[in-house]
Amino acid sequence: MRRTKEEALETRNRILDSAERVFMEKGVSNTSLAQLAEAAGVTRGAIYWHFRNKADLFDAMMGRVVLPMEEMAARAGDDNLEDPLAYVRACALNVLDHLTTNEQCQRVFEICCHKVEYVDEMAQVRQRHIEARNNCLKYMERGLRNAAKKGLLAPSVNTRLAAVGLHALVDGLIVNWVLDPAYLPLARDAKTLVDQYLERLRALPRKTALRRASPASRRTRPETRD
Amino acid sequence: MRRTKEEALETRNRILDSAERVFMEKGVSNTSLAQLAEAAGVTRGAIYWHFRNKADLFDAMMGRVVLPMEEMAARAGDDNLEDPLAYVRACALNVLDHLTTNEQCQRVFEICCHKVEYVDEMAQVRQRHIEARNNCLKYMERGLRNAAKKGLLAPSVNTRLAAVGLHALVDGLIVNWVLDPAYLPLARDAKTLVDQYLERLRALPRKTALRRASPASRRTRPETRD
DNA sequence: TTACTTACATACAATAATGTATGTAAAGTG
DNA sequence: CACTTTACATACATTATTGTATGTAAGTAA
Repeated sequence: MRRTKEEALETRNRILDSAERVFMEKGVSNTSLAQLAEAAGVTRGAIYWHFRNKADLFDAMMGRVVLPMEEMAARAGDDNLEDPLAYVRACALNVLDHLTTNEQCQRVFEICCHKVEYVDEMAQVRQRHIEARNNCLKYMERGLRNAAKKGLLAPSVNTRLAAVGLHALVDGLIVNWVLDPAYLPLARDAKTLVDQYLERLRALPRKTALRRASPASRRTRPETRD
Repeated sequence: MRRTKEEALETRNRILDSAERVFMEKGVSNTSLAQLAEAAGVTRGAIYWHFRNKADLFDAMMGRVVLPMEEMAARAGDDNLEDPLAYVRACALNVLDHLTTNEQCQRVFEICCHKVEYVDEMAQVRQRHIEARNNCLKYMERGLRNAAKKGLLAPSVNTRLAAVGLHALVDGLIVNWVLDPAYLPLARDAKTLVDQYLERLRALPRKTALRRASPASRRTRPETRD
């Protein structure tokens, strides 16, 4: 019966995998550890071995998805990027693209947006959420400040507000899309929405345009589907 | 012991009032009807008299705050508005202003954003949430279309995407601000953020400017704090 | 005044979830 | 090969919650 170390890791991942599905279906509070165990084909004993409690399990489940994103965001604050504005844009688009193409990402975002209550033991999770967001904002703003130094932004741009606005826009799109994907064809319109926002921030005499086709010109061809 | 009709209505409102506070503190799932009753100074019997169950109570609690907002949003689609764009702007700003000044609004938004799980009995509440949002979007888009007809918008503007973007921006600001008001001084910056977004949509030859000070000119004085 | 209904309070029955404690067989270690 | 530890499974005790059923005093209508 005793498993080898890698088998144990598989068990742990199986628990997290099925937790995603059960949480998605029944919500975190209304899911008992017994239900999680049954869905994963183990007993509660296995869960208590790998995790201290449900909040700890939830935290691990979130980490698998958000830690890579946090790493990506962190690099937006790198002072040596050639085109910081393009990287900020890539961050926003990558998150939205990943959301529309990766089912695990969809499940986890849906859970943390609409299937969990940030109270009691989850309060620490909430705090981590806040800190991750603040870090993300910090990096985005730093990226925008670096872009401003390179003359990529209009001089009147308040980088803090610009970062907050971009973040709120992306966050709002995520929350509403996971609530109901009929909300908008996100895979199709994400680029347009983000580019429209960023276009405002750009320096008017377009010295350094994005490498991709200009979103401004794309807006004049509303039939474009890509 | 038997109460008169208006006393009964007071009881009902007392239950909803204290539900706001208890839900806020402990989350909806982790709050028992016994705790709600105790907080309201009644027994569970009283709650079961006024509401079918916890979901029904939650729905009533939400309605007190969101129904007036839905009415306001509905008028943005009025085809006879003199300045539809100004009304759309006012809707966005009113919601954010109400949020920053009204504690009940803060509690209820915080609950429906981070202290409830939209599953099981709450699934119907989720559906109402989706429909309300879709209606809001519909009205906003209609308002923008009316603005476009009056030549208030740049001709290249896709009204659907513009409405979605504005809604996502405002929604993202709300969700993140209730999560942690240190996120940004929303009372101060709401106008700037919304106006920056709307400014993009405006027709370039500014025939009909907003009655308020032009946000574009404010952006050129970055030190302004109001 | 009678009769009915309202607006609750109280009591009951059944279930379910949590954490822990203990059991156990096999994997790892020297 | 003996010993320890790991990776779980099983069993237990406690406590909380839900819906309903029933009780009741006072309001309300005729």
